[in-house]
Amino acid sequence: MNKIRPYRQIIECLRGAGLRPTRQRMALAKMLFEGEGRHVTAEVLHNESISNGVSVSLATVYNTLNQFTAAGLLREIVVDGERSYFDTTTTDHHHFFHTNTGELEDIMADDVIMQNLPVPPMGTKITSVNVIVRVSPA
Amino acid sequence: MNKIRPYRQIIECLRGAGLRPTRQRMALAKMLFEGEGRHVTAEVLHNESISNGVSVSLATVYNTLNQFTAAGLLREIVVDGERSYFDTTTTDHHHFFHTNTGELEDIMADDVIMQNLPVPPMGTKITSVNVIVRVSPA
DNA sequence: ATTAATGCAAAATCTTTGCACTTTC
DNA sequence: GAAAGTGCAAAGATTTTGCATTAAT
Repeated sequence: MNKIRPYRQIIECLRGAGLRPTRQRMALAKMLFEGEGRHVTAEVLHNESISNGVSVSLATVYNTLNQFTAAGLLREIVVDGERSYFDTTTTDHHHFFHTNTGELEDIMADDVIMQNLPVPPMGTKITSVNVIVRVSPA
Repeated sequence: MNKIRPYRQIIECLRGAGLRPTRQRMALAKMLFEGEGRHVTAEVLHNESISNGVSVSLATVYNTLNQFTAAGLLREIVVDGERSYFDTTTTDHHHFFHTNTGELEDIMADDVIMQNLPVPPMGTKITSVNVIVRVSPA
């Protein structure tokens, strides 16, 4: 339903974060944002990039993912200590984690989960709330 | 309020998991279960052990934590990709994560959060639900 | 031309493993 | 004494970093 994020917007956002729209960044951005709700690891994105004939080093993929995250284009999701996932959906939502395949899947915001937030400890404020629902084959 | 977990029970549980109650395991168990609701990393537990004059290698601490987790004495909590936390409370509950200090804190079960679970994807069943509420100094 | 980004390999972390030695049963 | 556990160091895995080269403004 949603339109894919237009290039212009990506370039804007990169510029806003002080990042030049280089060939590699634009190529990675294209792969990331042409679809919707992608959940990628650095390795997956690197492989995809190579497959598409775009030569990028793994280090650059890591750097780029971190820069995109800092710029607000991506959100980092921690599910297991093994690897970092980056989610192209940056609005509030939660995840199913398929423990057998290692895949992440969005939980639609409509499947309301959070009813009342807990009171944060004295002297602290809530930064974010993360819900991971682990699922396995029935 | 709760009584600390008696040694007998630990030994039983270890035996049940086919683990011999060795000096190192008992020492680590003592440190872990004498208090309540501890959240330790391997490194913290290792340091604590050394401080208490119990010589244990870091590798053994890792192995022991994993074995205890497999035996159901501990629960592993994933908050950031940097390190693994092990929680001595194995009943269902969720956590505050102090992003500045790296500390984990239990959210009392009474601060009800989950009202209705989302429907798991076709062909899958829910294994566990994990809520991490990140907090930082106000 | 200036300034920043890239790539590679090396470093840094955290965690696991292999193997000789020690402890438990 | 047989079987399992421990310790150390080395290996693994993921992510970051340093520096020379390349590309962007």
